Amino acid sequence: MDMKLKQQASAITELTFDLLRCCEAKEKMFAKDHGLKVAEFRCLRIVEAGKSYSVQELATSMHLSPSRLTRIIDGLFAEKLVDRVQSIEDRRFAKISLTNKGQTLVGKLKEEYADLHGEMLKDISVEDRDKIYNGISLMQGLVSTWLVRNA
Amino acid sequence: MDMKLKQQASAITELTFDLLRCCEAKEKMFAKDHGLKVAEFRCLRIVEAGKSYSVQELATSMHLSPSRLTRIIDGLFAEKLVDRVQSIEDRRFAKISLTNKGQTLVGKLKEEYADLHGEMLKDISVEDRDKIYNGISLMQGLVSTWLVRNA
DNA sequence: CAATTTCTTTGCTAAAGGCAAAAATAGTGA
DNA sequence: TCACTATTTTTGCCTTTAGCAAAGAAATTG
Repeated sequence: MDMKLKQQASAITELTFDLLRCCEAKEKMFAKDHGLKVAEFRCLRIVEAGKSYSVQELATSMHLSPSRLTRIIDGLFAEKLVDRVQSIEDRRFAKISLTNKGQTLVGKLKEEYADLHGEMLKDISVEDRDKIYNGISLMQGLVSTWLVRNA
Repeated sequence: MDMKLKQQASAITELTFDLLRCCEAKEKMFAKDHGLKVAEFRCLRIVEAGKSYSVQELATSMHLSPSRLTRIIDGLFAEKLVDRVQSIEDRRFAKISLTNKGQTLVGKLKEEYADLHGEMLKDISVEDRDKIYNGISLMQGLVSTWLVRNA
């Protein structure tokens, strides 16, 4: 058994766990400050202006069930942030897209959420920021691949 | 305005967001596979054998409210995984600690959760694992500090 | 010893999320 | 064509997660 791997895995497990708790708290604060539910913020953050998505696509990329997504979209629709139209090619599909109001909000959201991270990152060196990027990028790839294989 | 910072912040924002979703899915799967609620797993994972904790300590380190913690502990207590005794020095405080059954379970949980990460990390180089560690460590520190200042 | 503070719990409510069945549509084989 | 199957989304119902405000219990302080 690879002792070095075991030790590195333990350390990374611990760190990732802590990072997760902090980032969840951060997301919750941010969503609340913008009058959104966390689920709504998370959903809005992944829809790009001009594109349209099926319920299933959104569910998959958010790692949630389709039924959960229906409810989240209900909320966004009620606030007139997204449109929901039946696909013409296959009328079983919904086509979810941002309204103008939604696009404006999402633009602001992305801008300000990046600013928040900019605030955190502003006092460290460009090199350290790259280290963060590279480390998280590697980790994200691994977890993502693992999930596909084990879900 | 620092263009480089802005760009790095955007990239890190995006990545962190994705990592978060994946890690939540991973935690959910792991907890379910071990017959635990996610909140219970998260709680158990931070209590060390032999130590005792107040409700507030646990709430703070989990970024949750004390009342939420009372409920989580209720569940763990019902399963005889933790003991809950009144502190003798100051009887307002609860002293939460692992039972023998709890210690056994937590040991197994930590072992297997680290193994899961070991599985993910086993095919990359020691250097890349260090990059992950360093990157996440830096990020965790930043988010944690930011939270303290902005909560 | 009354008033205040601190820690935990309780009651209540909202938000997050999934499962199973229903509804609607598309495709397919006889 | 029509019955059957498969797919996509929605609905009903339930569980889990979480916080707030008030109550309860104990300590501290004037």
